[in-house]
Amino acid sequence: MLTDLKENFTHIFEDALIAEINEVGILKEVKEGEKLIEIGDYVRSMPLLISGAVKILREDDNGDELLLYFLERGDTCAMTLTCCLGQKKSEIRAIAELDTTLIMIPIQKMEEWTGKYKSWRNFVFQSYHERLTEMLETIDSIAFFNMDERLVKYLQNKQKVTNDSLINSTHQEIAYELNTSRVVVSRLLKKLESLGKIELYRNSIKIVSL
Amino acid sequence: MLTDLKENFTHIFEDALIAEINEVGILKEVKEGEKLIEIGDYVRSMPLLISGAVKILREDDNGDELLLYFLERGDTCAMTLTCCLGQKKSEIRAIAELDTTLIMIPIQKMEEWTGKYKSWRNFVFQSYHERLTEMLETIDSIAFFNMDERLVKYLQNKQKVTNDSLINSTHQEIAYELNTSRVVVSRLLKKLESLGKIELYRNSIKIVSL
DNA sequence: ATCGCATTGTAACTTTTGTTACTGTAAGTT
DNA sequence: AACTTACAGTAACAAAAGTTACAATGCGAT
Repeated sequence: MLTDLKENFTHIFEDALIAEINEVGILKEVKEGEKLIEIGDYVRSMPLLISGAVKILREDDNGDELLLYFLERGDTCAMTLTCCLGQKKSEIRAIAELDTTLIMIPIQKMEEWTGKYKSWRNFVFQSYHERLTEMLETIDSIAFFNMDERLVKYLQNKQKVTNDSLINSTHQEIAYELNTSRVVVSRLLKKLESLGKIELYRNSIKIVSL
Repeated sequence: MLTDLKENFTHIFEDALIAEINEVGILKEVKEGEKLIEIGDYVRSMPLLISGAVKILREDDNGDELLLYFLERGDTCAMTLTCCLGQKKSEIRAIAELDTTLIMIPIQKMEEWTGKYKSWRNFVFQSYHERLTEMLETIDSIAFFNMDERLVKYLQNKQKVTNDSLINSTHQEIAYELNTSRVVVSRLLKKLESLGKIELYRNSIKIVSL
């Protein structure tokens, strides 16, 4: 774990903090598709993402979903941060997008470290900023863009996060994450294919040029 | 200013911090409609809201607007917080919704106080949490609700913030904040009126029962 | 009062998105 | 091979939202 930590966080955290994280943090590995947290769960520890990717989803009362953003290497979950401090329930669902490695920090350390380590404070504030910015981008997408543009953004984003131009998703899965219907996604994907921007296969989409 | 501070923040901040705020903070009064910050501006100080209300707006490249949320008494602007720390430009526009009183804190104090005062840290984290929560609610609205429901939420919110069941807005103004067109707003308002939920006047809307 | 302008009401139409229903097809199972 | 099931394609239609155009009205300025 120490190696993971040094590789990913040395430039951010001072040695003393790295040592503390190494002492109290618990290494956790999750497989693609595994659920990390569910809406309504109480949060007991804070994740530091070492490798992989986690998608953060919002759901309404009818069970309609919406993808908010992805967490990647070096990220932490801002929602978790506040939940920890306030003893509040999770407002979101987190699912591993890829096989993912995390270090789980007990929430008691949060308060302690924010007082003790300047680098920790900066990390936490930086995380908040990034998450707020991603939320803003999500708002921009759904408020200012039509579904065809949102779909393109979605595919680009997915490509970036998985680092793979072959996206292994069904149209239905994409529809869930964009909170629309399968038929609409199929329709728009077909249009993108006819423009030569993607190629459609069963259970996967090849991105050619978006 | 000391009086304002004590009235609004004593239960949150310790005396030493109140004293510091009183020393370095600058009292600022803005009239309804006055702009506090524009997209792209650099942020030099952090506002503590003593009274009144401030609306936070997002805008896209075409100049289309969207109301994100309101700041009220005791709030601060989370976007500003991160902007201060990162020396980044503002992603949002802030306009006084009512006549508003603020205390402006120089950004240098931010870093200092987060290390020094536990109550300040808690306040900052609490603010982040509230703002993230409000952003989530905004996302819920635009992702999961139709325009008629969004309009109702908007009116309810406006009533709450201004503490007045008479809303002084034109249909065009509402349309801007919901990022739709005036015709759509007029149509939906008329429907609400025919249901006896509101009464329409020139330049104002009386909320009867929503 | 008359003018001019902002605001509101409304009809007619288009575009976008969502829904229903049905077909075809790939791929695994028996 | 026949069967089953999940996935994808597509047409036809419905609903929601946006657009254009124009009329009516309130209200302040002259």
